Amino acid sequence: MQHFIDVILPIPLEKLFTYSITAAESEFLKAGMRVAVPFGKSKIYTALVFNIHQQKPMAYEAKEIHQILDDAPITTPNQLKHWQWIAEYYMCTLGDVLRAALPNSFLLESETIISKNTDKIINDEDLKDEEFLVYEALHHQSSLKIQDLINILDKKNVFPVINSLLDKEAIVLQEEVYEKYKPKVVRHVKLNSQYSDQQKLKDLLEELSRAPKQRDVVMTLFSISAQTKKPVKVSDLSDASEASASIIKTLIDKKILEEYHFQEDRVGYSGDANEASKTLNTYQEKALEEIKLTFEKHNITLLHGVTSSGKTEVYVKLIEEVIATGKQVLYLLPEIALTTQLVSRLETYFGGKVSVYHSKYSAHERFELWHNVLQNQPKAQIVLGARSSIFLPYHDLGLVIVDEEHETSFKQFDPAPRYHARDASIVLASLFNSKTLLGSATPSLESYHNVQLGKYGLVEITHRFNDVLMPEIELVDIQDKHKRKRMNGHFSDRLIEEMTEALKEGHQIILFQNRRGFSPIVECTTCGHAPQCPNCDVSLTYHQYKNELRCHYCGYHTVMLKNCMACGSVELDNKGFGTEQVQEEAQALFPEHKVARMDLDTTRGKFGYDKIITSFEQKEIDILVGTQMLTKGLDFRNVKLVGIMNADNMLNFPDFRAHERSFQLMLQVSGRAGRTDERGKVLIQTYNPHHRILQQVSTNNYTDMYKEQMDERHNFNYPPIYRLIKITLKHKDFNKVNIGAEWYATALKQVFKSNILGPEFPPVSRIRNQFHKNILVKIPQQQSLLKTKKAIVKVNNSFLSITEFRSVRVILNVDNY
DNA sequence: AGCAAAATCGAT
DNA sequence: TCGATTTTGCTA
Repeated sequence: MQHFIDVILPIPLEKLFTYSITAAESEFLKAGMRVAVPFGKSKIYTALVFNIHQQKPMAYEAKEIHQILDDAPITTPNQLKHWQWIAEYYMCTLGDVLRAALPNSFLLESETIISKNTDKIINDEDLKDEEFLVYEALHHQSSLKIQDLINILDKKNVFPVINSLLDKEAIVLQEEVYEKYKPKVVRHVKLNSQYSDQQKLKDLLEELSRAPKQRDVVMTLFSISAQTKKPVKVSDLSDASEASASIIKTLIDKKILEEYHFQEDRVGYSGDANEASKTLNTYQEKALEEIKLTFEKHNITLLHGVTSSGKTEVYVKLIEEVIATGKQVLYLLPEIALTTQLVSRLETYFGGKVSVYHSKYSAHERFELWHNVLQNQPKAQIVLGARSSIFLPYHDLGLVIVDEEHETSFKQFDPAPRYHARDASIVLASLFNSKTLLGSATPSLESYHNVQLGKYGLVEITHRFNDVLMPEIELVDIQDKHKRKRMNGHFSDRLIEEMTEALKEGHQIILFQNRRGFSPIVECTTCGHAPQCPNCDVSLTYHQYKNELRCHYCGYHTVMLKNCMACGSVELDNKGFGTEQVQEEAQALFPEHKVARMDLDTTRGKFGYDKIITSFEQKEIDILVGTQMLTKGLDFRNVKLVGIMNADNMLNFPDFRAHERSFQLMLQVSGRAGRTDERGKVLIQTYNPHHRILQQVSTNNYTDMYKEQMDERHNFNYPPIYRLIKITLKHKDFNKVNIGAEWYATALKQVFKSNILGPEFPPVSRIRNQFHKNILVKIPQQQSLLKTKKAIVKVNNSFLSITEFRSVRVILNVDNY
């Protein structure tokens, strides 16, 4: 009997691929193991075994696998189920999911190695110039890689040369697979065991008296091991004794010291839990009890606690109970790189049981954590991670916590799978029959709606920790201030007053401006021309610190122009304003105080963000100007005043969620004010102080906001009442996109009638030289999601079978909000 | 995705 | 008209 396996390849292909295996291999292989398989003309890929069977494929002859890469599965059955759900729900391929889920180091790829054919002697005259160059190079180097050839020949397409050399039998090709992962080994030293004898040790020190440096090293080794009672790292020893590596090497060579190696874990916190979790106050205690109660009836509970109400402590208690039963906990955070504070807090409670996982970690670190989770090791019992941590191989997941549940960064937008980590994690928890806790001070409408429908439980905390009062929120009408000439740049007299007072009292201030750069648009006062990005359909943004014009979509940048490109006038005007300008004006208003800025530009790099936070915490900065980054769960003790420079640009954003998001953003920023004893103050500058959302923000009235927004969603059939699937068509040819989108929408309308919106150009219709056009599919609640998706796939297939449209990229985005 | 055959482009 | 570049089709 013949044996076969179906595998998932890490490329966006619809189908699984079947390979033949031997009987022995079929005994050994299990779903979830990796195999190296030949695919296409020459490549070898890493694939994941999906299932093992005996059905011989009809239409083709299955190839044999190249190699088995694992002794045991690296994924779990539940995980594969979860991936299938993601692929189906978010309308992408299993290959897409696999690519997103596996750490890169699992996916080795082959590389073509070129070497000389020793069986045949080639006359140099038979070779063309380029071929000769390659052949010549092989005399010096036994093998070459494709990249080497590109360098030697100085051109991109080197395959014709390879092929003709192959024809002439001058070279042979070989595919080599590399194991990318190497464990990190750390060199340790100890005294050679023969010196455990007191007398021998004494002799040794005697002997070394003529080699003082070596003697120092030995003495330092004693003192370090006495202090730490742990194995001594070579690096620690050389640091402490100020001895060079060669001195240590001499000692090792003389057999005085003995070296040995430990495999070091790159992930995880090595310290112990050094603090018991805090006792809860009565509100927190009540919330905890209620959560447990709702978990009896619901699988998902929403914890709605005002900012600074101490939700984290409640989570900590819940986690404690779950890990006591030996189960794993997943704690999801919006952007983990931005929440160092929380990470260290959890580490003090749980010590080595906490592992952190997010995109800024290296491939090796991810690899190690994967194994720790897979093997159910205690050090990975609590995983703290960004959205991608839903892909880890959990064994026995007992609880999922989604903190800041409303955050949009849980949704992945660009490469498929375009999944929402909150929703996907709920499904994950259900695969383990476990519970999910969603937490937020400003829940998303869809979650709150699920509470209203009775799908989720609800627990509320309405008091801030230590009974600190909610900050006082004041709306400042800048239209009126402008009229009365009470504005100083973008600062109203009220804001300046409050800032002066707060600074006088030694408090810190946060200024929020939801736009980076200096001024978004540079416009010529004479002809009205504004410089545009050459690749995208947007005006360029002026960034003062580099005197540059930048495009926020594609990264294009150029030096600031001296005069208008269209008419040559030197009078260029800056319209609108960003964080840079706020920073500059604030500095001018308060020259005595330190003003800093926090946005994408100042927080590049792994530590840029930490640096700003730390110096703000240590009160080196008095005024911090920033974008939405400021809202992400930071806990600053000394902030008394928060100023929102301009509320209108958020409210007027062209998106059905603009109001909901503005409400969330403003309340979250406000929550940064007055976190300890003193009541904080928030000033919101706006042209439209009577806007309903601003009124609701100022009274912290979530329920009103919810009701009103839900009315709108009802009226216009938007989520959470209807579901949405966004279809984006991309092509560099404007007409092709236009005609294609029209065709696509017409085909969809035949099935879904008026529930198709568009096609419409997005606000920025050209990005990186590609034109975009969107079609929105609205799905009423009673309409089957599965059938809807099937119908869309059908339309999509017929669209792509039209030659004219085949080159148009189609992106399907389920729940694109 | 990545590679090679096929189709189109473009300068002699 | 030939070589180069872009498009298209297929992978087991």
